[in-house]
Amino acid sequence: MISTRGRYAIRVMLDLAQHETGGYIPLKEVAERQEISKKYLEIIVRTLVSAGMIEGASGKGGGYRLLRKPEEYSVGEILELTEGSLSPVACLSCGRRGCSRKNECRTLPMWEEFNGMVHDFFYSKKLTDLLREDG
Amino acid sequence: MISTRGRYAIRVMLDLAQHETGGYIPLKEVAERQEISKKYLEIIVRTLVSAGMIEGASGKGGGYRLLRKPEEYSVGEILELTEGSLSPVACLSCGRRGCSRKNECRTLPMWEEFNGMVHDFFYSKKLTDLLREDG
DNA sequence: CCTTTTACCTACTATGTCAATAGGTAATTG
DNA sequence: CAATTACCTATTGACATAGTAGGTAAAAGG
Repeated sequence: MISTRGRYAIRVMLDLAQHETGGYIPLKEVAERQEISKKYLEIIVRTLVSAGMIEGASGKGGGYRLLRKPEEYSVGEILELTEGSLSPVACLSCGRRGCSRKNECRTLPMWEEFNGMVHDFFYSKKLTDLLREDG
Repeated sequence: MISTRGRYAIRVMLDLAQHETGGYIPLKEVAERQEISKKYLEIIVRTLVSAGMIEGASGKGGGYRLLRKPEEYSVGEILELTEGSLSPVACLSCGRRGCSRKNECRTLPMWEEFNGMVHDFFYSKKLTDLLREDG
């Protein structure tokens, strides 16, 4: 299950891509267009900034701006950053040493296969793919 | 993220399939083999029984038993039953009327595509596929 | 210089879910 | 009637989610 954090992060990135002008875009505008609480978005956007995905500027004329071209952002990295992990089960999460039943586990191969599929799906989806999406 | 509830449910079903004898298998044995709290498994197994996936019998010689052949159970139905839903995002969960931004939502098509992929993956995985799984 | 606008920061909270545990009752067999 | 099993209700501690509240710091325009 992907929470609002990850979904809102994608929508912010998309909004920044759609309204790219070269300058900075205030979060207030993004929040209004996306109909999401600005206060809550602040938390999400902070994560994006400290990971070097976007850039922020204070003061009048300030706001946020993408640091790469939209086609160079994958949905996967945005989700992994804001959600913590894309792994479907605890035993695959990064940093785990694996459970004691690892070698006899009849379900682990399935989770690994699923994990790979999810990873491939989201990492091959770029921001530009969402802009194009029919409609 | 798939929780222990769904994962344990699959392991119970697998255990019942592996130790099929025609008779009933006590939950105590399953819990010991799988190293899972029997008390917790009771809750999970109850769901399986009331959905008609397995059958329980009280008293001496009682326990649980599969009602179909192992190849006739898909991982998807077990997960959907115990986890509530396989949908990755709230807006796709069964029963929702969809959010107000549905028609303009740039991300919805991606979630739908992902949802379909997940659904196909788990519904085409059968219990027997896990029994065979290498090792 | 001062006001406005913006990002950035810390702390708090209500609600809900997860993963169990506790302590039973009912049914069935030997 | 005793042992074994499923079946049932209630409770709990820990944690995550989805925010809100109330600031400080930085930059630009007048």
